[in-house]
Amino acid sequence: MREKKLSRRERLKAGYCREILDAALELFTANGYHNVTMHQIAMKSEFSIGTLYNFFKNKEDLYHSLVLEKCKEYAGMQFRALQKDADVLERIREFLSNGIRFFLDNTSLIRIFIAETRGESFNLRSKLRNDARRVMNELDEKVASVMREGVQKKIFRRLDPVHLTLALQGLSEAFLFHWMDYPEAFPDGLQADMILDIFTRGSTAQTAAAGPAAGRG
Amino acid sequence: MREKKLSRRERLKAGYCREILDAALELFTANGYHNVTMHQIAMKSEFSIGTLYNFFKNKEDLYHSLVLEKCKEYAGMQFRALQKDADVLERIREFLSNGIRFFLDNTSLIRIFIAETRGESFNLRSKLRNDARRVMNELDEKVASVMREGVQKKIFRRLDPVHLTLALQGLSEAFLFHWMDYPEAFPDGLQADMILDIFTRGSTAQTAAAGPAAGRG
DNA sequence: ACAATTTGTGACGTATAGTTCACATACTGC
DNA sequence: GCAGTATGTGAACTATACGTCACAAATTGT
Repeated sequence: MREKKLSRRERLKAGYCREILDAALELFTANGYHNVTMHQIAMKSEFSIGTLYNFFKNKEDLYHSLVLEKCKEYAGMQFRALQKDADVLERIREFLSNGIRFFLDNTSLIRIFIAETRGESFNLRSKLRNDARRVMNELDEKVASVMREGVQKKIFRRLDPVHLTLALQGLSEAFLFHWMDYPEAFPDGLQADMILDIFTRGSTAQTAAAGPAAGRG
Repeated sequence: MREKKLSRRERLKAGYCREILDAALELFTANGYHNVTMHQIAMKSEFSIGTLYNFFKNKEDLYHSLVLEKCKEYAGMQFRALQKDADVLERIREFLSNGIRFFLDNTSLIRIFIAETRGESFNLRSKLRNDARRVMNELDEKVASVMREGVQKKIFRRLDPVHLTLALQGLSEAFLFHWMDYPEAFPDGLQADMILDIFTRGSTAQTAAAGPAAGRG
């Protein structure tokens, strides 16, 4: 039975909310938080200013809802990928290609993610750290648990799972950003395998070990 | 002969400029561009608003000067490190520890760098992309040239030098940010060797090759 | 069909912050 | 010491943008 006893009115309202969020997302990704006005969002979503404030407490709340929603969408997808019953490396590969696809679909959304997790949105951080960031941290922990499994199964070297997680994320971010700035540098598109290859095998030729430099203090 | 024929007045002026920039840097790194007012900068630097505008065209120009200066400082240092007459891996190791030290000294400056190169400072990007970013791009090319040398000398595998550069940067950024958020996760401090180790050797155990996953499409 | 209630509207209030400019002050050469 | 220039000052101007609220429109129940 339909537990979601949403009246027509409520469904309409939800739809309005969607439209506002979608309009806002486009504007925010294109211009950044501080360079988007509530008037612009009102214009684009074809509602009046007042209506925006019927749906969201204020601008920050709107932005916050937006980021949280996208974070949950991303984290949910990645969580399921890492949960699967497959080889460790296979799960990581899917994690990578999922991430690439997600940011390819939500193109410049990644700028907002970065702005939120690393950037200078200082005013907002306080709230976002406690919501969106919590979601992302949970995901990080899940990744780390897969890494730990990889270490236990001797697939990975005896490295801190958190470090492995950082490495994977750092690599993908760097490639994603470079791809965003110079798409022509990747004629075949951004491939998960390319990143996974560097992540797993590293940079050095397998015969020549990296002993000398790594052994220094 | 003193080519720098700076009058006492001019030296004074330069000193004033320094004080303003230093005050602004502290504020910007602590609060981000949009959350710092010219009034605050005036207060902290102990000058009047009007004086700021005698030195800088406007707020953006001030910020721009600041970032450009720091970029040049960073890039100059790293350029010299990469220029040295040493082993490829040794130069990269110095590049890494330089970077760590620089961001350790200029602690939260890295947030601004990231905000500039990746983040949401959309208004500013136009100008900064053409100055600060040019400096950073030159540095990237220098790093890539060292990577190319490494490939030629068979120290690295036959990988695109640009990809190697991206990998190195991605790794260091990820570790730096994690260190900033969770310094306790690195009881011995952030070591260049730790990053270099992952960069060179990758994640997988050397015996078990990463064949299966990397070979997939 | 009409009243009651809920929802949508956008002009306006208010606050903030970047920038200017007329004036004060300090310095320079005579 | 004094005219002339350069520099420093901060109150005031202006622009912008968030958020409100009295009113309008639409919807619901009777």
